[in-house]
Amino acid sequence: MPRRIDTHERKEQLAEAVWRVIRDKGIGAVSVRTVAAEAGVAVGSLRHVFPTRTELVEFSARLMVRRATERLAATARTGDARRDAVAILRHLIPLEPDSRAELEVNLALIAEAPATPELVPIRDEAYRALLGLCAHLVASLAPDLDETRLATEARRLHALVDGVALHLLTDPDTADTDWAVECLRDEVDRLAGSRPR
Amino acid sequence: MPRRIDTHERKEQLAEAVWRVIRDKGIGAVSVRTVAAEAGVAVGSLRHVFPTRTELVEFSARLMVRRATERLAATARTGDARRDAVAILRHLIPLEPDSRAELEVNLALIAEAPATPELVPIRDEAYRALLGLCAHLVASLAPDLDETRLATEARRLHALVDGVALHLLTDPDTADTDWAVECLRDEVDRLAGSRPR
DNA sequence: GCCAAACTAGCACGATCGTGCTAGTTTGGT
DNA sequence: ACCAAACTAGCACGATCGTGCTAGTTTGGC
Repeated sequence: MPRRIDTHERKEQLAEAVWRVIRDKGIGAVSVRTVAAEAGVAVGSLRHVFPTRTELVEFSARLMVRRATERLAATARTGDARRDAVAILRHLIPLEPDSRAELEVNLALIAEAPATPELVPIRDEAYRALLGLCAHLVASLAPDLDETRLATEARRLHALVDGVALHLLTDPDTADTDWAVECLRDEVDRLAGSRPR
Repeated sequence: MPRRIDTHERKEQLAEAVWRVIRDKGIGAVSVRTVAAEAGVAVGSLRHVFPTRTELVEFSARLMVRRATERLAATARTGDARRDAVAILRHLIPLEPDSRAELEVNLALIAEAPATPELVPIRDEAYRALLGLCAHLVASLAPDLDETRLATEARRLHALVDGVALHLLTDPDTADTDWAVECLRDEVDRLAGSRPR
């Protein structure tokens, strides 16, 4: 048969072009033409891989979730619950370009969900995964909590980390980011410190 | 001269049409045509009031911020710092249709900011106003904090309330909202309880 | 060498977009 | 009564959009 069928590499390359367009011009500028131009390919080539625009956006969203998950899974575990928790939480807020891009894409997708219903299950899946991770962190920090309080604290941590992330993303004073880490470290200490409460 | 120049009422009517379109179809569906149709007027009439699309969106954003500010200012003060703080924070999360719509519009504007730079100062202004409100609440709950800790706690409260709001907005299980209020009440108690820390 | 399948490139169509522009329609002051 | 200003309504233009479609171009198995 013809050339190798390594569509995967091409798909990822196009998805990254989608992210760049979102990052630079906003989600409203994502079209098959702009993405193809950003990726340096013709529209026809793009549409050979992604026949419709929806499939392009959908794959880009899924890949973003997958990348974030992989990055989280790759963070080293030292065994110290507090240190590990802070290390993981640091990966959830936009401190580096890639995590920042991920969050910007995520936000854009949330805002575009009414127009593209296919994105809703992806957003919900990411939401639940992050909540589950927060629950895991809380459980490792304060293992003696009963189930209802664990759920409450997990939701609280989830809200705090997403709020911090959102503010870091749009803060007019982009210079200082220490407060964000400090804020998360305080929460970790609070959870670990008051074991039985 | 001709008819009365009560452009204001018309402008607000059109801005509310913008909000409905954002709410139903997403920010991407906001065009002079869709908004005019939603408001039940002709495109020409809309463009007599808002010559360009940017002015339409800009006014809608500003009006949303103003409405939210008014709603916050209208919350009754009982003198009990904790009770008042919870009452104000309740107005910042999407528990009722109007505050929910405000948040959806706000989120859409954040996502569209790269495409419409005129929205950036509006978003920053709203950000700073909300941060200032949080600082005010923290100061009334824990008046003995030094300045740096007050700033830290204000940012933390700001992040928490925005995170809770974001999650309430997109939570797959829209049924229970009690955890959100409980979460904010816990934070208020924590701030008021550990006065000097 | 060769050919079918994978891939690239691009044209064309209808729809929608923002906006400049002009023509009707109301309406309040005189 | 009347007219100028405020307002309503809509046409037209170029740009961009998603997508159906058809040609070229590569390329691996025979």
